[in-house]
Amino acid sequence: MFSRNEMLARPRADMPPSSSPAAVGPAHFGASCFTLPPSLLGTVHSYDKGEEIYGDDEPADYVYEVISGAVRTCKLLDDGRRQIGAFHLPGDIFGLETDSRHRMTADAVVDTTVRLVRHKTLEDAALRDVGVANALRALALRDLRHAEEHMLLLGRKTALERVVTFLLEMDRRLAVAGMFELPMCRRDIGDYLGLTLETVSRVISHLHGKGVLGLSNARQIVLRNRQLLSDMAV
Amino acid sequence: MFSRNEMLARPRADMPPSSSPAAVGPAHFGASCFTLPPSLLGTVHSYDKGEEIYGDDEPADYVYEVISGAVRTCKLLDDGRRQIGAFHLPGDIFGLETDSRHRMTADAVVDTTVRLVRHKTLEDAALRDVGVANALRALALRDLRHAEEHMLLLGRKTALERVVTFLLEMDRRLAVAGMFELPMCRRDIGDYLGLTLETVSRVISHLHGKGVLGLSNARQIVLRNRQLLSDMAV
DNA sequence: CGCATGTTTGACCGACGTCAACGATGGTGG
DNA sequence: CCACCATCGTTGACGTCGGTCAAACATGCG
Repeated sequence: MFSRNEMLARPRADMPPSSSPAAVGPAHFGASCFTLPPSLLGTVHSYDKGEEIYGDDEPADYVYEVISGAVRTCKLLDDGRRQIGAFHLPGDIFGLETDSRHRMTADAVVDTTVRLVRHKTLEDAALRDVGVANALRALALRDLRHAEEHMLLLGRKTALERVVTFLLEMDRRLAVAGMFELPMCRRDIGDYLGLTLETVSRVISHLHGKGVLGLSNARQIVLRNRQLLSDMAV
Repeated sequence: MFSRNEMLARPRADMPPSSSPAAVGPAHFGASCFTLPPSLLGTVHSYDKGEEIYGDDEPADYVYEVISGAVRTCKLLDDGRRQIGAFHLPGDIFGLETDSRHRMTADAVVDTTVRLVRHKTLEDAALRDVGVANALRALALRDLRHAEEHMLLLGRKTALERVVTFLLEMDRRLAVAGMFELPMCRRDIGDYLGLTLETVSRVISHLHGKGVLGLSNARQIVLRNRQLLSDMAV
């Protein structure tokens, strides 16, 4: 089971570490790595399903790129309410979100492998190298764009619209051959969409009943009518 | 009665966003640890209450700093539903959110004066100057942090918790002598908090009834028990 | 096999939205 | 100066979408 991202070539950058303004593009970590000396390319580490990668308010020692698996970053309230801000899939960078301390927890949705780079190393590079600084800025802006879209979803969309938006997002991010497998459970989806797991389940059942969704099992999904779904997402 | 905003100097600069060499003032453009060079200090422009500053999907020609007044940045759905992502108050930068096109609309909540800088100028500077690049990165990260907090609010907090969180935010950002005047109406607050204006009104009335809030009028507020309110915000 | 984890589905409920009426405020023009 | 009107805020009655609680079913692993 490989995701679309794993199929992408990931050139491992032995390129001039100097300032190359060209590094601003749709900065993939891969892309931003281009501007880093090989010594910054980081080591690999694995986490078991459910394992915490870092906790809220912990020192932000590392920045992470997902190699395989999936990661959720969340905020928690004392009484257990949880808001997942984003799911990070292969190719995504996370842990960059702060200055010196994390402001969210991150944990593995399934068994997950990441590449990690010392936060300080990146930060030092960013202070010297304009290419690195702009690559990091592009990453922050991309996260910001996602968060802004998600605020609209959380603040103003109905349950149906939220779930459809989510399915389209997952389709875009991890569909292979028109089908994808969700790494996360219904509760995670609910905590991402500001719903309960029951509501998520009901909406998916409803869409399945309508025939707009194919389910070979609860996690394995194929969108049968993307146009219709896009209209439903508002 | 005068609001805090009315007490601020409001240079009326009735010139279009073109040339004004005279526009050099206190330089908190880039209120982070990095500061921008004086050459990047832009010209001044004013907008009437309700006037659009830029629209969704328009080319992002300028970046703005609020000098006086208040600005809301929103996303709209076709049927009129609106989500306000942020309010921008004096000292705040906005319009930076994108690469080449805006992804939100921005309009003046009240009569507002801004300083503006050509987006391209900033972008060029960021490609050359590591300090500028990092200043812009810091701004993006600050907006991201706010958006993440706001996702928690929109996804998981109750109406009471949302309104209290909002009041504490406004208190922090614009209280003078322990009191502040809201520049925005109940509908704006609702669209920021993912509630209806009626619910916002009811919650504020409730808090007022409990004595935890002082209201000399609907917009003029004093928090009588910040500790209690902080506890209520969860 | 047995237990833990996850999903579905139903019955019921409550927080918040909707609709509507009324009141307060302030700007404008006669 | 006041009458008028638009905008904004408050409050009540009622409806509903999604949450809560609960039970049954599925899946997979030690």
